[in-house]
Amino acid sequence: MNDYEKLAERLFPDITMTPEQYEEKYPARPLPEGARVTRFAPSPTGFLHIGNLFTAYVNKLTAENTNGVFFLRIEDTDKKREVEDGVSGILAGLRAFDVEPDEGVLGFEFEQGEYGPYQQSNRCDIYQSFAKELVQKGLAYPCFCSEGALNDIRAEQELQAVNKGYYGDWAVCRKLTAEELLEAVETGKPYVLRLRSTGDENRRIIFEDMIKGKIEMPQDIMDVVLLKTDGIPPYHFAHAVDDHLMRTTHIIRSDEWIASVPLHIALFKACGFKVPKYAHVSPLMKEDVGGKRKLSKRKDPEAAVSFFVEQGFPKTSMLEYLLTLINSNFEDWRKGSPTAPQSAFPFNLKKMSASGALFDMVKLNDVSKNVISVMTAAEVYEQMVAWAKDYDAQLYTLFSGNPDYATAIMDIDRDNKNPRKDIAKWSEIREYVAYLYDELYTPCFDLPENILPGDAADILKTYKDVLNVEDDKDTWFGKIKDMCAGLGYTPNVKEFKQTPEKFKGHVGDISAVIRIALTSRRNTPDLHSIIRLLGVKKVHQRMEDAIQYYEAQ
RNA sequence: GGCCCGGUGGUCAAGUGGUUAAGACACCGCCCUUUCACGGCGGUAUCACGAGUUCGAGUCUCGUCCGGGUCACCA
Repeated sequence: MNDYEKLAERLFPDITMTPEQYEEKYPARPLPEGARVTRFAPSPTGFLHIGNLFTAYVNKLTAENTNGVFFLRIEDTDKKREVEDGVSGILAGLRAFDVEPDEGVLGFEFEQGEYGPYQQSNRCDIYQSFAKELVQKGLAYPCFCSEGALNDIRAEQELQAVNKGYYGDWAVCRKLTAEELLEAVETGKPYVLRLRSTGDENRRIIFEDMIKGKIEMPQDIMDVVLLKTDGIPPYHFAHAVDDHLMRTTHIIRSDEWIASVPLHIALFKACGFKVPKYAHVSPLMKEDVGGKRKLSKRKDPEAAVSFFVEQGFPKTSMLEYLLTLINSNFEDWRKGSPTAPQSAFPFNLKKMSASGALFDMVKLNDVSKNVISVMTAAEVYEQMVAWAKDYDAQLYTLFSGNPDYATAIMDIDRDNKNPRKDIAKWSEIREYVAYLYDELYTPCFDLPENILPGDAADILKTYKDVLNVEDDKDTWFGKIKDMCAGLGYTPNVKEFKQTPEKFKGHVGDISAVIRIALTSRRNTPDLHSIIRLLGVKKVHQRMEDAIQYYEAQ
C-alpha cells in the first residue's frame, strides 16, 4: 500500500464498495440505439419556477422522442436550502402540466427505477467510494484550510488582481505530501476533500453544446471541493457521479451552468467517465423597463408554475405555448396538423433558440383560446369543474349541481366550423357565465353612447310582445328584423352605412339593447341560445327590469 | 475585473453569401355578417454600431456597444 492508498483508507475506513462494483450494479441501460436518457434535478425547495418547468419539458421531450428515459433526481445536498417536503410541490407542478418523469423520485419518500437512490442525500456512500478512489490515485486530497484562511487567500488575490479561488500555488494543502496529509488527518482537524486539478489555464477545452453550438473555454484549474466537511458533495461532483451511474446521455439544464462545464468535464475525466452531451437552455425572461430580465421568483407571480394552475390554464395550452418557444417551427407544424397530439411533433433540440425568450402572457392567452375552442363542451365542463373544485367553490357547486345546464352553456356556438375563442383560462368562466346564474348575476344596463334610454325602452317593449322562447333561430331573428322599421331602424347594416341619416340605427343596435337587458353585457355568444337557456320567466323579468330602469332615466 | 453566452419589427422568430428579409401574437384598417364572435384581406414596423473580406454581407472576420451568466464547503 502506497501513501495515497493509506491516506484513502484512513479517510474512508467504512467505504467497502468500490467504483467497479457500482459500475456493475448500475449497468448500461437496455435501451434501443439512439435512445436518450435525460433528467430534471431540482433542489427540494417546494417551488417550481416556470423556467424549470420549461427545462424539464425539454428533457422530457428529448427522452420521449427517442424512446429513452426521463427521470427525476432530487439534489438535496445542501441542508440550508431544504424545505419540509419540498418534493411534493415540485412534483405537483410537473404533474399539473403533464411533465411527469418516467423514473426516479415520484412521490414523498417514493421512488421507482433501477438506478437509485434518486435522492442525493441517500447516495453518500457512492460519492465517497468514488472520492476514495480519487484519493488513492492522488487526484484528490484533504484540505484543512478554515473559512478564515480561505477568506485571507481571496483578499490577497483581490489585492493582486488575480483570479480568485483555490488553485495552483494558492492551494496550500495541495502542496502537502501524502505523509503530511495523513499526519494532519490524525490531529482530528476538520477538512474538505478537494480535487487535485490537472488543468492548464493556457490550454483550452472545446465542447459542442447542442443548443449554443461550439464553445471554447480555458481548462478549469480549480481544486474544487469534492466532499464538504460533512462528507456530502456539492453539486459538481454529485453531478458527475450521479449522471454517470444513472447513465444519463444528455444533460439538458439551464444556461447558468455553462461556465462550469470545463470543471464538469475535468471531473468526468478524473473519474474515468465518459463525458455526456450537454445542452444549455436559455432562461425565460420578463419584460422590464428598458429591456428584459429573468423572471423573478420574488417580483413576478407568473414565475411560479402554481400561478398558472391557480389561473386555470389547461395543461395542453401551457405545453402548446411552451412548444412555440421551444421550437419555432412548431406553429407551422400545428397549422398543418391541427388535431395531432403534441407528442407527434418532431421536436428537435438543435432548433432551440440560443437566446432567452420573453414569456408572453398575451400569446399564451391566444394559444390557450385556440386550444379551448376546439374542445368539446363535455371536455370543457370536465376540466372546468376540476379546476373550480380547488379554486372556486361557488362555481363548483353551481356547475356540478346541474351538469347538463353547464354543459349546454359551454356548448353554445361550439359546433361551428370556426368556433368562438372567448375563454383562455378557467378563472375567466365565472365572469363568462355570470348572467346565466342568478347567484352570480349583477344587472348593469348601461348602454352604448349611440343608443338613448328612451329608444331602448321602446325596443324592449316591442320585443317583449313578439318574443317566443320556443322560436327556432331563424324565426327568432326574423322577428327582430321585422321590428326594425316600426322603430326607425333598418334590418340592413349596409343600408345603414350608406345612409345613416335616414335611421336611428340598424338591427345590430336592436340586438345590442336586447343583449344588454338580458345579460348586462355587450358581447356574448349567440343570443338565441342564451334566451332558451334563461327560460321565459327570467327573460321577461329582466326585460321588465331594464324597461323600468330606462324609463326612470 | 477575468472567462463565457446572447443581440433580426413591440413580442416569439425564419434565415447557413444573392429573398420584395417568411410566418405567428399584438396593434390599426377594410370586408364578410341576422346580433356577438369566428373568419378573410390588407397595413404600420426589424437585421445594435463601426470597419474589413467579397462583384455582393442579416449571414464570414475583427473591433465597439448593450444585455445576460459565472467566478462558494448554493444549486
